[in-house]
Parts: sequence; C-alpha cells; structure tokens
Amino acid sequence: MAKDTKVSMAIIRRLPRYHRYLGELLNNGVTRISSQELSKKMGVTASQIRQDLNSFGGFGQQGYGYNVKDLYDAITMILGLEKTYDSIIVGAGNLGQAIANYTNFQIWGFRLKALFDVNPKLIGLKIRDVEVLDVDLMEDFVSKNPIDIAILTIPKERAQEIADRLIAVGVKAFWNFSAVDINVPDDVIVESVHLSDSLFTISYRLNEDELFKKLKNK
Amino acid sequence: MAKDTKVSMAIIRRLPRYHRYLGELLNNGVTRISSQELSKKMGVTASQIRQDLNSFGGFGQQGYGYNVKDLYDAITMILGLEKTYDSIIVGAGNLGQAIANYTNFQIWGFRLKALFDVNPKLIGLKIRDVEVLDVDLMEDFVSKNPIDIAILTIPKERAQEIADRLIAVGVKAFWNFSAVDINVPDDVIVESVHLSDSLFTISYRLNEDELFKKLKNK
DNA sequence: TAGATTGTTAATCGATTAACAATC
DNA sequence: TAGATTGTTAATCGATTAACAATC
Repeated sequence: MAKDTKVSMAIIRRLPRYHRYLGELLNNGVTRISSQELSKKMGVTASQIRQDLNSFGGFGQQGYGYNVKDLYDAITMILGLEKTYDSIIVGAGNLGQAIANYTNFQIWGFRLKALFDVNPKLIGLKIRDVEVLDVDLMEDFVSKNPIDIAILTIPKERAQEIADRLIAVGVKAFWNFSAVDINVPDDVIVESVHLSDSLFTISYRLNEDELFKKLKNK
Repeated sequence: MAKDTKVSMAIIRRLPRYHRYLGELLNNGVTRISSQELSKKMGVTASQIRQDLNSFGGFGQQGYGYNVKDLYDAITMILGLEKTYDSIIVGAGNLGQAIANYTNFQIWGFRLKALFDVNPKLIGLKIRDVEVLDVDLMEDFVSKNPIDIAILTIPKERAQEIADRLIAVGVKAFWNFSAVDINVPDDVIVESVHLSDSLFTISYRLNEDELFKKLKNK
C-alpha cells in the first residue's frame, strides 16, 4: 500500500493543471484572475477551484480575485517544485531514453543521476551527459548517491524485483511505467503511468456505441 | 468537449486493470475466480468488481464465480481489442520514436501507419518499417489512409493546430502527450497523458508533510 | 460606500460499499 | 439439497456544486 495523502488525490491531480494554466496566464502578462474567469478557461466550476485552493489556504482576496503570480508561486510551492529531486532511470530502452532526453523535467528540479540497464550494448552509453550503468551496480550507486525518485521503464516481469531492491536501499518514490502494479510499503510512493491502460480507454470509447448495440441483442 | 460515455469514466479506467489481472490468471492456468478472490489480488472491494462488470452484463454464475477465460474474452471485447486501429504519430522525437518502437501495442491491434515530423533530419527515417514523413503531407496521407487514432508527441505550442488539421480530415480520436489540453468537437475523443502532471504528483506527495507544517505556521 | 468576489457552510450528486434475495 | 456466490437494491461515503455571509 502507498501512503495516504492529507488532501484527496482528486484534488492533487488537478493541481498541476492549475499550475499550467496559471503559468500560461503569467506568460501572457495577466496579473489578476477571478475563480469564475479561470473556471471558464479550464472548463471546471468556479466553486471547485475555490474549494481546491482552500485546501491549502486563502490565496485570494474578496472583491479582487487572485493575483496570478502569487497563486502560481503558491502552487509551485505546494507541488514541491521549489526543491530538487535526484532520480535514476531503470531501463534504458526507448522509453527510458526518451524520458532521459526530456529536458523539461530538469527545469523543474528533477535531476537525472544515472540510468541502469542489463543490456551490455547500452551500458556505457551517455544520454545528455548521464551514463547508462550496469544494473548490478544499482544498489551500490543508490547507497552512495541518495535518490529521491526511481523511474521504472523496464519490462513488467522485472518491475517488482527492481522496486524491492531499490526500497531496500532507501528509495521512497517510484514513477512506474511498467505494465504492472508494484507493491510497496506504506511509506513509499508509487505513481504509475500505464500507457496500455490509457490507450485501451480510447479503443473502448471508439467502440462503446457498437458495444451496447451488441449487448442489447443478447 | 469530448464525447460523453454511457459508462462512467471511473469504471472505464478500471477495465484495463481487470484485463491485466485476468490475463495473468489465465497465463497461470487459473480457470475460475470469485469476485472476492479477485478483490484480494487487486486490492479493491468484491462489490466494486461485481458492480463494474454488471455495467456490461452478467458474466458470472451464482455459487461458482467467474470463468477466467470467458471473463477475459468479454473484457477484451468490451475494450474493443478484437478490432484493429490504424494510427499515426505526429512528432517523431524521442517520445514518438519510443512509442513507435513499443511493439506491444501492435499485438493489441493498434497498427502504426506513419510518423510525421517537421525536422528534415528525421524525415525519411524508418522506425520498425514505418516511415517518418514530412508533416506537410499529413492531411493528404490521412485523406488517403483513414486513421482511427492520432498520437500527438509534439511540443505544446503546436498541439492544437495539429489536432485541428487532423480533425478537418476526419480523425476522431487523439492520444495526446503534449503538455496542453486540446479542444475538440463533441464527437472526438481525447485521451491525454500529461507526464509532467503525473511527475508533479510525486513531488507533491514527497513534500506534503512538510508543506502542511509550513502552512500551519502562517 | 457599493460592487465584486472570496472563503466556507450547506445541499446535491455520483460513486463506492454493504446487504441480501435469487440461483447455480 | 446445502453451500457458495452472483446480480442487484439499498445505504453510505466522498466529491462536487450551490449559496451566501464575510470582507476587500
């Protein structure tokens, strides 16, 4: 089981989206915004925005609305984006390399310290100055270089084993791209991105009408 | 706005997970399972499993439970995985290539017909026999080769424009990896994978305890 | 001050869980 | 038949929306 959050996951998952929209407004030179204006832009209710924000404090001002920069900075802080996070990628295949190459994460304080793989052809390779190491060296590396977030881009067969090994050397958070649910102790965080699951909701929706026609005829 | 579904999205998003667990059981030679046994494996309530499945019909049998193969096949059908889907990837950078290389999607009937990019260095490149074409040829290609799903792995600045152009030539579903919400007509499906949003929920959770200490002191 | 808009309480809605009669 | 377990209705819970007093 992963750690329970003080604030509901429904709200937490909306925070990055608020952050994006406020960043955009800030870029466009907008200095203030009401919950109603923002709600129109985002396609949510003004009530929800006010409720969500008030889980963390009163960032607005009656009669005025919200100061865009202040609110953006507050959400940046709430999301923990004022800190830095050291991370490793386990699995230096296509997806692992793609994530390693995605420099945007670095901007937000997520620093990649190493990649690991079993494939001798990949070991020694450098991706944006970060080296691919033999996965046998993983525990040793993490013991010497404390790692906040382990990114798992490995086949599902190996995911639980790798997670267990990393938990044993103190890793407390996983970004899991393997097509399997990993089991971790209560104090360890897992955020999974199940790409196939996501894709299958598309095929479901492309077929839903036909599906219910089929089901009715039974 | 994207199309409303008959079944709630909460349920739809659980279907691929059922599918994974049942596939695993099937692989392990398990022939029958009760909602209670499955609930223990998956960490959900038996009640939820029965409610979810009964949105689509009665696949079980009183006193027996569910036949694993039958239920697996039923969910395969429900998810639309008995059909094939022609797709294109727009944006042949690291992430686009990683997805193109991920052969598992092909197994489930998702066929990649082409990639598109603006970068002359990428145009002409082949990824697993699929060619990267100039994005200028995109509409022409889609007009001649009907495409079910367009996968957007492009910078956020270009996402809406590309989506609009594809909608104009009849694309009805998008798998969007751009860090922006795209607006589409009612009859068009969008499934977004916002990687940064997902990552930021990790930094949030790593910081939550400290955050609330900070907030209390104000 | 008057108008606007928040912060917050109350009402509603939808999703999850519990319970149990139906039935294999 | 008796036991087990579904399918389904009813109860509960949590999240969303509405309403409005507080206040800038």
